[in-house]
Amino acid sequence: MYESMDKRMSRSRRNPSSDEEASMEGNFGGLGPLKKGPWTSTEDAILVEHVNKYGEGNWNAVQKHSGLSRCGKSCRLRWTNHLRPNLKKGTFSQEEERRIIELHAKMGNKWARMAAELPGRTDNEIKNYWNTRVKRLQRTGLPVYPADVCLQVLNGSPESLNMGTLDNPDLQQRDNFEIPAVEFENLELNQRFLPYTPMLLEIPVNSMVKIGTDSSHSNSIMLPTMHLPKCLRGSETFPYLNGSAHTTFNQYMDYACEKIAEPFELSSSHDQFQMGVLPGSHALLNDNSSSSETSSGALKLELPSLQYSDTHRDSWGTPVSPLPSIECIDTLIQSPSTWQDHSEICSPRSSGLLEAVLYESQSLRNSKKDSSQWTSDPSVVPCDSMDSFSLDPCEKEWEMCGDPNSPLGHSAASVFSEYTPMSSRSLDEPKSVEAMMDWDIEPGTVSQISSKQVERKETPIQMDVFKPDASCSSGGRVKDKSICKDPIAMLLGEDFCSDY
DNA sequence: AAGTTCAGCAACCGCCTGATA
DNA sequence: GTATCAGGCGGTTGCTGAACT
Repeated sequence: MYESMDKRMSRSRRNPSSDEEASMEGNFGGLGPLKKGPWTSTEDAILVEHVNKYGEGNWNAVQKHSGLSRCGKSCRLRWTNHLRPNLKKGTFSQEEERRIIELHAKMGNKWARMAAELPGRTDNEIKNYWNTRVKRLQRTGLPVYPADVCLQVLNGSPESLNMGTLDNPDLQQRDNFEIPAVEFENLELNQRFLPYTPMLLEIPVNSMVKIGTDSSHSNSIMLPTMHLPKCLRGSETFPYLNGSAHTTFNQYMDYACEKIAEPFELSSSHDQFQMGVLPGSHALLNDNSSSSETSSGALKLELPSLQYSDTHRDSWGTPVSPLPSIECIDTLIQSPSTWQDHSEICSPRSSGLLEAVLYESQSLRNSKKDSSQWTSDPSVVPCDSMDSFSLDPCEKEWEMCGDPNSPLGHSAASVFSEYTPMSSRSLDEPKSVEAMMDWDIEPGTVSQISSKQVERKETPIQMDVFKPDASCSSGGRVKDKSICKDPIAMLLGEDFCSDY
């Protein structure tokens, strides 16, 4: 379980050669400049002796008393991180990892406080672990927090209550989430175009957050937001899966890839999909796995990690896949039951983005059916109706009325961005929905929708999804929107769509 | 086999805070 | 009230070994 001490000691930096050590020790006496860099065993011994003699604290006195050419800070750090007794060394146990995730969800980057909750662990260790973990998850597109942890923290589970107050400011903010009333002032207008919007708006915010939790009964499965196959292929363990859950996940993966590939006449090969062979999908091609940016995103259960704003902001400069975003697939995967049972779509148990999207799609379809002015010819309707329904009229009407707000933007999109602080800094999440719906919303729309984000950061928000090439027609693939048709159908496949 | 990338880690840096003179 | 200092904390850097190409 623990990394062997041999391995640690073999690291030359931590254990300088005897020559190095000799030269370093020549720096003793406190007369020369303070030494920096790795500690030698001799220095360690001196420090330990000093602490045993004088106790902890008064670190600047170490230099005086022992002649160690180290600043007080360095001594304190060395002691607290490496020399003090009862330190646990080695890799974190699963229990510890779990605890760290919980604590971070609750506290944010309060490493020292987290360390206080983890006996034998130092803040530096925890910080390093977290940063490494976050990097890894980011790279694979996985959410930082498992869903159940989010729920636990947001809902205030007994455990998290025992941990004290919720100190993660972002989380607090989101816990008190409210959609500014001003964003609904033109709701009436919007309803003319999207009569289902109110229903969408009624979806409890919590259930948005709970995507993938309520319906993913097993092991709080949170799925990759991109590069799924690589996640699975790779040697990295999938942190939220084990045992049978993994099998189940693979089944979902197969199904998801099939469903993604079908409209594009692709095989369901994970590799093919991952490698970006999707015709015209330059976004996927560009989205190489080394990119830490989440280039697109539906709702991800990423709670505050305070280190991403800049990097994720960059992600807006990247092309957006013309395909339904992989996150959307994630969402679907996360709610496998909804694939099987339409009756559950609107059930409380499986509420969330999927339901919102499905509901929208369903409403669209119902509207299509009810509307006599729309042809029943499936080869014509979906795309055209989408265009006429959501693009031109809305766009024109919004322009005319000076109301740039997207109906959807009021609801899901804003909720998403509100609830996904880490990547929401980049406003990733909403775009997948709009992208799925193949909406062409003006850039101004977004800035108004996301007024909170705009206030939060001064950097102009760029949302590529609203760029001409960010919709279904991006990447030179298509102005031919017949390929896009109904995005939900595209996403789920006609089999499923015909059922609902 | 060589080069590149990645993961993990120790240590440093700068800022902040609280105590004390 | 303020200047100084010690300590704490979070962010970042840089190094190493391992894994990968």
